[in-house]
Amino acid sequence: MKNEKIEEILIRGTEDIVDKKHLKEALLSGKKLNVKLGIDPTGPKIHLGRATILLKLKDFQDLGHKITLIIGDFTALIGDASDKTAMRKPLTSKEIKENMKDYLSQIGKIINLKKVNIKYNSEWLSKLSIKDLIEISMSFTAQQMIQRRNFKERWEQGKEIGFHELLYPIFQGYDSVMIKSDIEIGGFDQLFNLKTGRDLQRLFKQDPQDIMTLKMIYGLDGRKMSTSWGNVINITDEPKDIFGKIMSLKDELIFEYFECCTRIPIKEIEKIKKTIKNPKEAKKILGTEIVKQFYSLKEAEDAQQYFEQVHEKKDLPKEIKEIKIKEKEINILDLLVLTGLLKSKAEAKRVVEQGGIKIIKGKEISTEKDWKKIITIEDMVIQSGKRNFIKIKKP
RNA sequence: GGGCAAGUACCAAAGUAGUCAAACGGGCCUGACUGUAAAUCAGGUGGCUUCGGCCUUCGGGGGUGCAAGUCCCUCCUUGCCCA
Repeated sequence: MKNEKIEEILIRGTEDIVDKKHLKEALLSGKKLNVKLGIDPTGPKIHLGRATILLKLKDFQDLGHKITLIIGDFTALIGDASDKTAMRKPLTSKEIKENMKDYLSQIGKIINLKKVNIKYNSEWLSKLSIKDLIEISMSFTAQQMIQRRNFKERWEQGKEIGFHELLYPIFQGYDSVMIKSDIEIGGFDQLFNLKTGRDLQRLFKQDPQDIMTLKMIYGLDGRKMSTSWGNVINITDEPKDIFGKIMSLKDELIFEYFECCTRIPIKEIEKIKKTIKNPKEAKKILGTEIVKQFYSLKEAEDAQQYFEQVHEKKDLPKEIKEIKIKEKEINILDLLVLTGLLKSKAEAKRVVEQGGIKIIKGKEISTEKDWKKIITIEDMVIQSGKRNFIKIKKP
């Protein structure tokens, strides 16, 4: 059983492992490993792509290994260049603090923070002397640092590469030395930085850490996951939004998501793949599972129920927010803004003209297209678009 | 230190005096269709309005002019090049 889990930890969602044989042996030996993850305290929201790494960390935690989170408060002054093609703005320490508060509560949705060792790398990096830095950097060459893909690109395009940026991998690697990590995990683009950790540990006469990079998962529409594309699921999204977004996932990506973003056993996933004909059903399982991971089974089931009710049956959801209106009669535009369904009267006018407003009184449903209409307030439900509802009550 | 560019709506990016509330694209919203909040197609996307219009917006401030993203001055910010 345990061996099976070890086998799975090595293959599930992984892109690259160095040194795979060594890591497998270490895991089988029963020794408690010190598993490192560097957190860059820049983005305030954790999305599903980032969560795959946390899930992997949880796997290690479940096997009884020790997790060390390194919060890169010092390295944030530099900004990691791995996923960037341009130089990054450094963060202020105030920004870092604010980001981290939020970060940890999000991380806590996935891994057990009580069992995690949290370190800020300013603890040792701020004490590093110039002499130390010179000694450490002697074991690297400028060519080595520049050859990594995105620096190379920038170099060739004549774009700026900050001198300090070249130091980033060294600092990240030094973190590994300081905590004597046995293994470090990272995203697919972290390979270079993680390898530097191995080099430095050798320099400091430690056993080099094994490294594991994870597959990149694509955004909902199949493009690269990016907040500005709007194809991202944040783990703090509302359950019904997570579920809904999964339902809109490109079909080709369903099983990648199963592999990387859930911990449904591989065998079971294979079974789902074989038995389920309609991709929609597979997505429902996926959506429920993902919501469950970040919330609870109950909330996951509710989210699914909501989806089926509203989008499949085109019915009203079970629970609708209620609002009391004092006026006896009111213009429809004012009503829409008052209830908070729409932000401005101009927007309300547009949506009304486009046929996006439905008024539901019992079984009677009417689409209201006249924006000058005066509505008599009585108990009813107003629907704006496909999925916004509000219940109107007389006082 | 010297030279040169650029800062436009949620993002990105056109526009170099009137026809600019500002092209195209992304995002977002609405509709049709659909297994789906997919794809595709169509429309929309500053605010207020007595639906005639009115008001605010193109880095900040100041000017010219009947009229300014559009010209001038100044400040701020960012990027590139030379030293």
